[in-house]
Amino acid sequence: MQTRRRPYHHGDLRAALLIRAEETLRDKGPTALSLRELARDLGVSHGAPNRHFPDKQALLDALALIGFERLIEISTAAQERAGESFAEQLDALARAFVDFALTNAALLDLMYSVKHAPEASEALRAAEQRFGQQVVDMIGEGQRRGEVREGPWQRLALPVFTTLRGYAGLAANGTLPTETAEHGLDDVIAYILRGCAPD
Amino acid sequence: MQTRRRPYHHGDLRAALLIRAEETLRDKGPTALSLRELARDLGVSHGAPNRHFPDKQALLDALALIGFERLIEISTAAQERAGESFAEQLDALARAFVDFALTNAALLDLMYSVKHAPEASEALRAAEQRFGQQVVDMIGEGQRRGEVREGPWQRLALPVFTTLRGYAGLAANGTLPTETAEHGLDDVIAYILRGCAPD
DNA sequence: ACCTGAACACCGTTCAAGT
DNA sequence: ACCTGAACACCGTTCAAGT
Repeated sequence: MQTRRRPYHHGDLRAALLIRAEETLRDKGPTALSLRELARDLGVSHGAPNRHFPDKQALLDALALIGFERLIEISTAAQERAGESFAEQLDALARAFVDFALTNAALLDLMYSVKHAPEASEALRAAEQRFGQQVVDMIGEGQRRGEVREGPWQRLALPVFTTLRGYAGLAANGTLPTETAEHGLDDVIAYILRGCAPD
Repeated sequence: MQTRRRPYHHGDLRAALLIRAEETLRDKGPTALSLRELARDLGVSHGAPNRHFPDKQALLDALALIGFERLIEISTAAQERAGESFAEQLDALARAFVDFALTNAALLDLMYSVKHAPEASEALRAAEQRFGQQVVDMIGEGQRRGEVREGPWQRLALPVFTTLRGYAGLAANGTLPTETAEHGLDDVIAYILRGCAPD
């Protein structure tokens, strides 16, 4: 790709590591992800990554953070494109989430893995919350429009988020029987709407 | 623990490996799981595990299978203990699932990991389906009792399962804000009931 | 049938030394 | 400030050889 001789400094090794890491995560799975191979691919010594990530877990955390940021970006864009009704907003969010899950299956796994759960970086937890907040906001707006049942936001946002997250996870690992995957998401959206409908 | 000198044959090395593997999975996480350390812990040579599991992934698959079997056992028992109404059956299943998730967080992660998704063993996929079937059966029975809306079973079972799976996952990785975790499951159950209620 | 132990090709992490 | 390269203590997997 790069014809110029690589200089002593890579330029932006940190970013390059993350990009390459995500590629191998997608193509060969999390088990195949190795710092040494990453370094080899980028034509850099095996010790170099340690300058940018104190250990492998730090790279995985950074990868997960990127995942959340992309997910937020994609779903926000989808919701802005969609109509204002709660049904349309939910539809947009759900499809964006599942799209993301299908094209970033291994990354999604990483994002919600227990591995970095207890001591995850502040930034990672914040990004996770920010995506959750998107659901909370959607519910709140739906209530204001009278399209969603009354009650504390979070106590409805949690079940809704839970359903979306569950379906995205199932879609990602491909365990859905093909027939049900067909209209699966439509059914899930309809069911969420019922769960949210005013009495 | 064992005062008798260990004989040449371990006796049941396969079972011992799985038990020990689950312990370290629970205590030290999936990253810390190594065949060589397992062998060391059991006082056996590092090559011995390979007689029982062709590779590490095979051990992980076997572990996931055990997880599904235990989950099915626990939730079946809970449902048998519970009352016959759909609400009671759902409550029992949901609480059993979340209990399992909380006490087997890393194992649950493994069970639904994308890692062994495409080429998982037949037994593993079967166990996964068997647990899903439990939800399908519950919905079917609820319909027969007139407590669940009409319609094809799976098209309602999928959203319901999705919600349970999503909540179990969130509970397992501990990302639920503590206040919402408090009444979270109650809210989720109520929401599922609304999603299933006849018109 | 089941296990040992050496061998091989990998890892992650550390750290002096180089630029 | 950023990277190299040797060193260390680990891996998983294979395979002849032992019991």
